[in-house]
Amino acid sequence: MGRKRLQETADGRPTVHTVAARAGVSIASASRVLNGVGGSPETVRKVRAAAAEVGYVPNAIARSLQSQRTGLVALAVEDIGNPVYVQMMRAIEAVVASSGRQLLVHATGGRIDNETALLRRLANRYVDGMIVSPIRVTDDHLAALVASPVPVVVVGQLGADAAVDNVRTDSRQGVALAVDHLVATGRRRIGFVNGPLDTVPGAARDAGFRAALARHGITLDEDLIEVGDFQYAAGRAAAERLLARTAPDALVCANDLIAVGALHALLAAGRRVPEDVALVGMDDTELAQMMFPQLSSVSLGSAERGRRAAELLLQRIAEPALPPRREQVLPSLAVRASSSPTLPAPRPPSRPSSEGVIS
Amino acid sequence: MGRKRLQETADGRPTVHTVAARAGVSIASASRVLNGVGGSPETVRKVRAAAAEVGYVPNAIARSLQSQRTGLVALAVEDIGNPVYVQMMRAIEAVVASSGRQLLVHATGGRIDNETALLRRLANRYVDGMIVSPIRVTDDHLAALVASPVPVVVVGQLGADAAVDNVRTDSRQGVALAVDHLVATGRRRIGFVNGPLDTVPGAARDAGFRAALARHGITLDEDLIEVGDFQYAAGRAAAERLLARTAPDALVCANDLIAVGALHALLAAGRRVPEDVALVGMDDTELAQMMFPQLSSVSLGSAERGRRAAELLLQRIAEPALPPRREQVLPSLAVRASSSPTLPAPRPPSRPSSEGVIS
DNA sequence: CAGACTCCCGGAAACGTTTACAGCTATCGG
DNA sequence: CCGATAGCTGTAAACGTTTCCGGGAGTCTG
Repeated sequence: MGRKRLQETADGRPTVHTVAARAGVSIASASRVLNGVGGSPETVRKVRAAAAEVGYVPNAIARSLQSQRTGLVALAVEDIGNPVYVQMMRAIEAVVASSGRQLLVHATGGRIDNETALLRRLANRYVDGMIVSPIRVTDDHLAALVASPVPVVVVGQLGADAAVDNVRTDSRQGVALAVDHLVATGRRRIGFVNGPLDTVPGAARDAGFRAALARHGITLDEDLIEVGDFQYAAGRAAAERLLARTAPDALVCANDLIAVGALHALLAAGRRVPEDVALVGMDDTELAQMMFPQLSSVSLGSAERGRRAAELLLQRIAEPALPPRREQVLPSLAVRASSSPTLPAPRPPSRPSSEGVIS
Repeated sequence: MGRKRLQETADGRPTVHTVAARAGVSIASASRVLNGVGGSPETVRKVRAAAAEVGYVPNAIARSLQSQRTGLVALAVEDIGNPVYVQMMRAIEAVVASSGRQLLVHATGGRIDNETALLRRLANRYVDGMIVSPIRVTDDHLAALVASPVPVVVVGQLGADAAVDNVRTDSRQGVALAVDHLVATGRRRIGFVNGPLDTVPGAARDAGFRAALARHGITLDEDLIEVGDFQYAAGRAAAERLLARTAPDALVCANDLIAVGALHALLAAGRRVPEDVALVGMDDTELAQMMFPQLSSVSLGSAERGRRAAELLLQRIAEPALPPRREQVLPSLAVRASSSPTLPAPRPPSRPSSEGVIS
C-alpha cells in the first residue's frame, strides 16, 4: 500500500502527474513542456501526446496560487441596466484586454452589503485588481476598500482623505452646464428630476442645481424639484408628479434613464419637446440619441473615466507601492433637438458625437 | 539559518502562519478558529486578537484549491449593452444568489475567440459553473463547451446532438406570432429588419419570417427584407435603406434595439407609427416600453430562460453526473401602441406587463 | 584531453489553505 | 480508583501547479 500520491483528481480528471506518468517523465518536465518552456523535442512530443490522450486541462486555481496572479480584473457597478455603466465597461474592457487580462462585471444592485461581500470574496486574490463605482459609500465600506489585498480604483466622488486611487468628475458643474444652456436659450421655470438624495451623485446634483439657479438670480420654486430613483420608471413617475403640480418650461434630469422617463411623461401629457418644455439629460449615453427627439445630455465622461480608471489600476498592479492618485475629468454638454430652439426636429446626423459641444 | 517557512507572504501580507505564531498556537488551531469550528474559549480569543492585530484576510485562491469550489458563477454574453441580456442576467442573479454564490458577467463582444479564451481561463476552476449565450457557434467552440471541467449551460439554439445542458426558445415561432398579428390587423406589405444571417438567431428569424409569410399566402418581396447588425445604429441604417427603397405598411425587427432604430428612421422620414407603419420588435425588453409610442414586441422569455438556465446549472453543480438536459420556453407577443390600430396613442399603463399577451 | 559551458532532466520545495489523524488532558461512570 | 469518553491541540499531508537547484550528458574551446 505504498501509494504515495494519487495521479488524478477526486472527480477523475487528469492532473500534471497523470500526464507525466503517462509520458514517462517527471512532473517538472511535464509542466515545462505544457508551458512551452524548454524540453527536448522527444520529451515535448511525448508530453504533448500524453496530455492530448488524457484530455489534460490545467487547474487555473492551482496555477494562480503559485503565480500569485489570475489574469482577471473585476468591475463592480450598481446597475448593469444603466447604459452609462455599459459605456464605462466598454472603455475599461479595451484597456484591460490590452494587458492580456479579462474583465468580469458584477452588479451590486445598490445593496451595499453585497458590494462589501464582493470585495471580501473577489478581492481576496480571485482577481488581480478591481474597479468599483459605488453610489452610496459608508465608513466600513470605505474601510473594506482600503484594506483590500488587491489594488482597487474607485470611480466617483470619495472623501478627500481616502487613500484609494480615484477618478471623478464634477457633476455639480455638469448640472450647471445644463442650467446655463437653458437660461441662455430663454428658459426660466426650470425643473429638476433627481435621484435619491442619500446617494453621492444625487446629493451633488441637487447642490449643483440650486447653486446654478442662484448664480442666475432665479429664486427656486421647490415645486420644480422632484426626486425618484435613477431608473426609467421612477423617472417617469417623478416627472408625472412634477407636471401635475406645476408647469415648467424646461426639465433637467439627473441621468438619461430619468430623462427618457420624463420625455415619456411630457409626451403623454401633450407637451411638445422642445417647443413647450426643453429637456436635458445627463451621462450622455446612447439612449439619449435613440430618443425622438434626440435628447440633449450632459456628458460626465463616463468612457473617459473608465479608461483612466483602468489605466490607474494597471499601473498599480505593476507598481503596488505608488501613492494614491486622483484624477478628474471635465463635464461637457451635448446639445441636441430636445433643448434646441434653433434645430427644428432635425434629421439625426450620422456622426452623432459631432453636435455642438459646450464645455 | 534553519528558517523553515516564511510567516508572511512575499508582499508582506499576513498568512495563517503569522496569526498562529502571534497567537502562540498551531496553524491548525488558527484555521479552525478562523472558520468558526472548534477551539477552546482561550484559543479563540487569542487567535481572534492576533488576526485583528495583523489584519489577516484569508487567501481565497488557496482556500479554493483545497475546497475545490469558489462560490462564483459566470455568465458570458455577446453584448452587455443589449437590454435583453440585462433581463436575463437579473433572473440568473436571483437564482444564483439564493445558493450563496455570486454572479460575474463577461461580455465577449461577439469575438468568438474571446469566448473560447474565456472558457479556457474561467472554466478551469475559477468558477463553479458557467452560463453562456453564444450567437455564433463553431465546432471547436462547441468542443470547448463540452470539454469544460466545470458545468456549463448554454442559452440559445444548439445542435441537437450537443451533450450540453441547454435552454432554448423557438424564435421562428416568435417571428410567426408577429406576422400573424400584423396580418390579422390588416397589414400586407410587411418588412423585416434582421441581424446578420451567419448568426444562429439571425438565421432562425429569417427562416421564420419567410415561413410565416408563405403560410399566409403572401409572396415575399425581397425589397422588404434588410439586414444589419443587432444594434441600434445598424438597425436605424438598415431601416433607412429599406424605406428609401419601398413602402411597407408594417415592420418586424429582429430585436428591440433594431426596432428602436427603425422607429427613429420612420419618424425621421415622416411616417406615423402605427397609422402608416406598424412596428413590432423582439425580446420584449424594457426599452420597448420606454419608447413613444410604446413598442409591441415578441417576448422570447429571456428572464424565464435565464432563470431555468441558472436552475439547471445549480442542479448540475450539485450532481455532475446528470445526463444532458434540454428545456424550451415558449414565445409570446406583447401588443402595444406601435402596432395596435385600436389603441390610439395610449397613456402608458403603470403595470406595463399586463397588456394583451398572445401566445 | 581537461575544463568550461550548455542543455535537459528529476527531486523537492514552495504557494496558503483545510483537515485526517493521533496524542494529550480532563471528566465521568462504574 | 480505573477505563472509557469527550474535547483540544499539533503534526503533517493534502489540493495541483511552478520553479529552484543540483546532477548528468553532451559539445566546444584551448
